[in-house]
Amino acid sequence: MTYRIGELAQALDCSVDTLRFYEKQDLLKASGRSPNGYRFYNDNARRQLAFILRAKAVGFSLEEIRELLEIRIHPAANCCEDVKSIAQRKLELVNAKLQELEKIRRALDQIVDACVGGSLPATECSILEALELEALELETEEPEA
Amino acid sequence: MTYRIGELAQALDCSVDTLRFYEKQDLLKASGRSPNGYRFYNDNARRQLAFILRAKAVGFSLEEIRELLEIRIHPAANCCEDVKSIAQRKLELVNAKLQELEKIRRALDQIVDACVGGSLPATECSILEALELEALELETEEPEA
DNA sequence: GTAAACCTTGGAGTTTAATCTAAGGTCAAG
DNA sequence: CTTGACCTTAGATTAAACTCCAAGGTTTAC
Ligand SMILES: [Zn+2]
Ligand SMILES: [Zn+2]
Ligand SMILES: [Zn+2]
Ligand SMILES: [Zn+2]
Repeated sequence: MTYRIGELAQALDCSVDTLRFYEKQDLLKASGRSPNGYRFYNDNARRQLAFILRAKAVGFSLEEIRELLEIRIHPAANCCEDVKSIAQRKLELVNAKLQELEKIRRALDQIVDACVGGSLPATECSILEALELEALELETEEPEA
Repeated sequence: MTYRIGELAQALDCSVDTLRFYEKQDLLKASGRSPNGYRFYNDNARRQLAFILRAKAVGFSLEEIRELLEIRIHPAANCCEDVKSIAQRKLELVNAKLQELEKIRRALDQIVDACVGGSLPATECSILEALELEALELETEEPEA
């Protein structure tokens, strides 16, 4: 498949301005130009854009995303020094984000549950209190997994 | 515990300017003022700030964080209409973020693994390719869980 | 052949989230 | 009783990430 800029923007729900901006920022270059000068994009570019948008949605800056995209294993070369340590640092960052999100998810879960059945004590009412409660439960209900 | 603005900022690794800015944005008010006019914060405020910083780190805007903080169950009142639907929408958002992050984590995992043992085919080299590969594996290795 | 709907560039403007500056008050140490 | 490290306010400035605009070229549709 190939897309013109507007088609790709529509397909992945962003603006054409954003695509031109990402090009300037060296995040996503067009796969080529048509004879008339229009940019075109292939499925590879589409996947890259999808990745950029996902990474952005979970709190990576464009600079960090650029770093993620630069992580490449080159089987012959000396990738294990540089690439692996960068990938590992990013992996730690991602794992930390996953843990924070898990906490927020469990707190929201509790709030939604409480709104249905009233299983939370009546005095607990905010997301902060749900987080506190959850922390207590993790401490007392699972003394040692 | 109570903290002056500088102490709280140092404890949670942000700037005093950020704390004053969050106050203006109605995200975090000081627990009170000392006779000399200085702000002070208690552990409750500290927890709220910790939540704000965590939520920010996983890609919530300050506006979204304000909405998260406003989610409150009031056991007597009509919370199940408004609160529950807001909490559910946020929960869906959080789950979506979790899925994106999981994908990125698995791709980074594969890259780190490949850098150690060379378990990835030598032609696979970028985070995008790791994502592709992972998608294929999920399709073929688990035809029906 | 001309209007509508695309696309091009360069550059200006906006929003979000801080971050900094200026002018000054508070307080403990020496 | 002054120096230094805090704190106060209001307002200006910055950086990141878009978003919009002007002036114009290209394609399809009637
Ligand atoms: Zn309810
Ligand atoms: Zn309440
Ligand atoms: Zn390697
Ligand atoms: Zn390669």
